[in-house]
Amino acid sequence: MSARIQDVAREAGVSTATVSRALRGLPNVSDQTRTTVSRVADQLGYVVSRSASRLATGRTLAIAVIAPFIERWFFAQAVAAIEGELRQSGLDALLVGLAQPDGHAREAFQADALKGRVDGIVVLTVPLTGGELDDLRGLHLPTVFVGAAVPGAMSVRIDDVAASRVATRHLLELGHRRIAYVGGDPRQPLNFTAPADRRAGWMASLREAGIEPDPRWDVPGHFTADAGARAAHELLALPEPPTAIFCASDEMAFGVLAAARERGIRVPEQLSVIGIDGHELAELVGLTTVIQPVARQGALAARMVLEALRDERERGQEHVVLPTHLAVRDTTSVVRT
Amino acid sequence: MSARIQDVAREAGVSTATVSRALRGLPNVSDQTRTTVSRVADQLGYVVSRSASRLATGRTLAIAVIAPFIERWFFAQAVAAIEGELRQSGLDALLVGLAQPDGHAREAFQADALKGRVDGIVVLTVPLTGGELDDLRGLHLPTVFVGAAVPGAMSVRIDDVAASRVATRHLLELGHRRIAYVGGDPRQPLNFTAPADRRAGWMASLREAGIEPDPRWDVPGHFTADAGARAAHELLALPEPPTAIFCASDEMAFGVLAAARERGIRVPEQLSVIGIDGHELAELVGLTTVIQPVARQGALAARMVLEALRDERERGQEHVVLPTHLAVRDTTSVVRT
DNA sequence: CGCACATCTGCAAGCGTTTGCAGGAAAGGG
DNA sequence: CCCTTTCCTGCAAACGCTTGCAGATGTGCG
Repeated sequence: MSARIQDVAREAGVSTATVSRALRGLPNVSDQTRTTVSRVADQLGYVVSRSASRLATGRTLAIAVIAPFIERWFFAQAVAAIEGELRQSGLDALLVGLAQPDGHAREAFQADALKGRVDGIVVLTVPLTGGELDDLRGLHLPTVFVGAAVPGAMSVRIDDVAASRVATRHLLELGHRRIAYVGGDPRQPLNFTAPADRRAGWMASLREAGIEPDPRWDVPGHFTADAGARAAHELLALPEPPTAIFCASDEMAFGVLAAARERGIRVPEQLSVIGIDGHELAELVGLTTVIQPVARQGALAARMVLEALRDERERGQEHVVLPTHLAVRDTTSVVRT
Repeated sequence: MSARIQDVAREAGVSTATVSRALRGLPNVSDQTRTTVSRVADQLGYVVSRSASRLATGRTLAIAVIAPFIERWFFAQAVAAIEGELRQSGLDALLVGLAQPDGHAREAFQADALKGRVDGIVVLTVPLTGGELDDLRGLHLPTVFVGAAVPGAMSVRIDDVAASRVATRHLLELGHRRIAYVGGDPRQPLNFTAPADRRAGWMASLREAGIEPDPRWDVPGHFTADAGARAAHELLALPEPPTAIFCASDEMAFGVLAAARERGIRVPEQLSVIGIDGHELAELVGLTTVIQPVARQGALAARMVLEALRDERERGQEHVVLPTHLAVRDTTSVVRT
């Protein structure tokens, strides 16, 4: 049906070996031969069979992108950036989502399933169990983690503790003392440290300011707007509600804003709200937030894998930390007295 | 390094052919042999080489998912659903994004690049040119389009005209007469008809109500919140601004809401806003919208490809139209007089 | 003019599966 | 007890490309 390398070889009057070399730009092919071959290949609409060339070389030219969810903002941004980067280098992005149909739990991650199917791996903020992590290492593929520093592998992330401190201190400087934290689910296995780190930053900043955080100010938000709203309702129903809520993601902050509106609580007059992420909509709704470069993290991760693939020798142990910055907008203000 | 079928065969004392058959659950393998083989395979950590099996069978067990963007809400939802569906059937999702680095234009779509690399294709709302479409057909792979009915291929979508009419009529019933439309970029090639259809529904409904739509009420919004906000500013600066704005996507509606707030225009008292999509945040901010089942469209598209792969014979011409429904919330109200 | 050397090309052996065909064993029928 | 069938299993030829090795051709130098 489709042209094979044989056809091109015959038509061009050379051997398949020469066609292969010519088309891939290998040295030791005369210019003339090369042009003839390319012309013929074009003419015949020849495209090398990825399967065959994979089998022959052992390289798959594909990278697995593992994410707990794909539909959520952070992951969609990152995946898009990774895909773009890989495409530019002619590699395929093999998407591996871990979400269960029920949307809550995640599937066990089967490292085996990737065996021989990809040349490298990008892991997006997946809380992997120790066993899964070991299996992953057992693959001996260049792997970079986004959103957490995993020993023995490359990583690119932000400094979650620092980002969290920036947010918390911003609120403190505005005079807030009752500052709540809406974060992830504390029951999740914690190889991925973002939620924990962000909580830690919040706690540390409060304590430095001489405030002992009330346990009731620490509410899970599951990183969704919905859960963020529920968390806010819980907080705002407290006898002595917080004057400020710090959310570990913008999506949760949106939920908090909605809950506040629903309860007739004005932001920022009666309640300050701050997030982390830099969601597009954050700017639109005037949400104060700590912006992190999500697409850049993704793109960089992809590039690091590609790099490692190139220099097989120095399979880097690189750990990159990208900067964040505070964007003060309209949802935070001086505490009312 | 990794175990091959040979190793399993030797260890189990059978031929590679038997191993292959046993592991794939083919008939004509004794139960005993099958269990032995599986045990040995497990023991050795054997995983079939996808590359080899692709080459031998000609099936890639992969489906291409083509999308103009991946990071935008609609596409992220759809991609996630598709990926989940494919994974369940053991197929890979090969992500093909068409966004340029600049984020604006899109790359030309190279159907050739998919030749021999996938068994089927899902195309998400990509405005393909005629040539691209022909190339795609030339691949002779089961293809399903999401978001548009393309002759000669399967499709799953909503009735955009109807959805748009529902939205527009909702506004008309509330007494609005000056109803603006914020939609896509009219310069885009229009094989994908959603923006055009939605505009058409708006126009038709207005005309039925005896209103001739002012051309200035028809503003491009590029399906982003940002552009939506710009569009709103433009509309609200008109000498006789609209009393209602109908946005072809929720994200654009978010932009409109932000613009209104910025200008001190209260919603819904002074301006009604309605969208299309059913974005999670729409519910939170109380945006009235026409909800479409995005994940279901994606999942269904995936299933249709899988189905077509199974029954090679009746490569369906199925065109599925999924229902939408109006969710009246807090951004639309009776027009002020 | 002969030889070493560089440059280009072809041969053929893989890469790890799948699968049509055929052979052997076991089971069932007459 | 022999002959069909049926059930399992193995042989070996694909699948389409890559690549080490060797041969052929051409160039430069002594």
